[in-house]
Amino acid sequence: MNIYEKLLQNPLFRGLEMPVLRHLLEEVSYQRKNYPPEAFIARGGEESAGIHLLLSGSVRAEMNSLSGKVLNIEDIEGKRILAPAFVFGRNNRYPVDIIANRETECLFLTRHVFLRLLRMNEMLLKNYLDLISDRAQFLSEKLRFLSLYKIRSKIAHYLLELNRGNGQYSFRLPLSHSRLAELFGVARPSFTRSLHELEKRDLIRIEGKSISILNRRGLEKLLE
Amino acid sequence: MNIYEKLLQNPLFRGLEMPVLRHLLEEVSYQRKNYPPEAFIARGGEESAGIHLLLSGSVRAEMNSLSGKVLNIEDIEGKRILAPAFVFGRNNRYPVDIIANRETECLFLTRHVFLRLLRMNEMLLKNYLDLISDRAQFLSEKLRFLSLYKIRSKIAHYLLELNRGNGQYSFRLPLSHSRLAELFGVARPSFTRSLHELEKRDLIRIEGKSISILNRRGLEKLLE
DNA sequence: ATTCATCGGTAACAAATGTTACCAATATCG
DNA sequence: CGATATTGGTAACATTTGTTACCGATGAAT
Repeated sequence: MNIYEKLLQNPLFRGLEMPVLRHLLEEVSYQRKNYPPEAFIARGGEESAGIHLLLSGSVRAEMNSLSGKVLNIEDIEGKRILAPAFVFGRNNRYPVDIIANRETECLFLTRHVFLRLLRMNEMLLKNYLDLISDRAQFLSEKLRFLSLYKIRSKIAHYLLELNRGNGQYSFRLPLSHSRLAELFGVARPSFTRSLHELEKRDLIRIEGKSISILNRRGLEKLLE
Repeated sequence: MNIYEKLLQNPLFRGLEMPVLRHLLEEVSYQRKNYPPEAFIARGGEESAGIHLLLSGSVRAEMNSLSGKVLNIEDIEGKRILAPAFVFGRNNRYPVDIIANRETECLFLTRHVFLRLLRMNEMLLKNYLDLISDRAQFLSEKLRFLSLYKIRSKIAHYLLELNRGNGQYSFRLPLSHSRLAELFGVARPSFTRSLHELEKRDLIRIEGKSISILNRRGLEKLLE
């Protein structure tokens, strides 16, 4: 797959025709960047110089307190923009570390170039407005999730979400307990404890990394 | 102060000349809306139909869990846009309730009209991009604040912020304990308890609504 | 000044979460 | 295969936060 085909899959370029995209990108300069696993793509506190479009690989965004506590904000995979909402504004610093999970390739556009692109094509602008609105929506959801819920409710929410649109009642956890604990902003043993508490209440069954939902209603009750 | 003068103070219109603004607004239709104290300007979950520009008064944005817990996101005063980051996107629903604190006046623009304005004037567009980036920044900060800190650290952070750029070491709490507790996402007695704990540690002195910082260094230590 | 509502302080207890430590299970890598 | 690192399970205990209840202080309204 060439670079234009990859980019076309990015929601930023949704609705654009290939020749249009090609024309746009030939007008401006951009960089391709490669990162090995665990490399920092951006550090929290650093100024954002532009935007990274993910071409391949996978990254994660996480916050760190000075005392070492980690809060994983999200894992980003597929054709996405990294931290799209921190390019403009009076304080355009990254609020998170962005770290490559594995071998990862990005296309980088400076803020200046990106702004020029937005002015050149109205569809692009509308797509970008939608994107950052979605980000604000995502952050609000995260806020609700992290500060209104107890651990068992967070787990219930997560499991139901993972299983949504899946006919089966059984599925596998895609992350380790440690990672999930970071995602929930809690300590690892606390996570494991709460997970098993759900099993003791007969809401789920745990077999290794595989989870079966036994009582969906009961899980949903925990979200209230 | 007439409506154009009020609007010019809004960061959305920063840098615009009065005749330009007047011309823009004469081109499109808008509504003025008035709200009594405690009226809902928007309800969480509702679709956003457009944007509200605050002309006078004061509002607050808060999240509610079904079980009754309240998380106050922010108080909005002065010439601001309400929930600017939830107008576009695939899911353009308000994540919060927006409630008038007192008699409040807004100017309302439908999404359609607003989008047209953004296309008519480039400065407006740049201002708006800056605005929603700032919002994303704000939400990230909130996320860090709420999920990384213990209550006493939240209080320390809040007091230092309140006192920043203020030569004095003494100032007044602008909100009641209940409101502050909602702002921090904790229970009211827990807030009061933690506040007095800071006094017992000789970091601050409390006299009624007035707070004196006795040991700034010590407070800052709590942020690590 | 009297009444009334809200606010702030606090205690006793319950619940939730964190901390530390240790070991078994499992995965990874040579 | 065996060695090694990572992951998951759990217990004991500490700390933090929530819950409920009560009361005095404060402030606003009449």
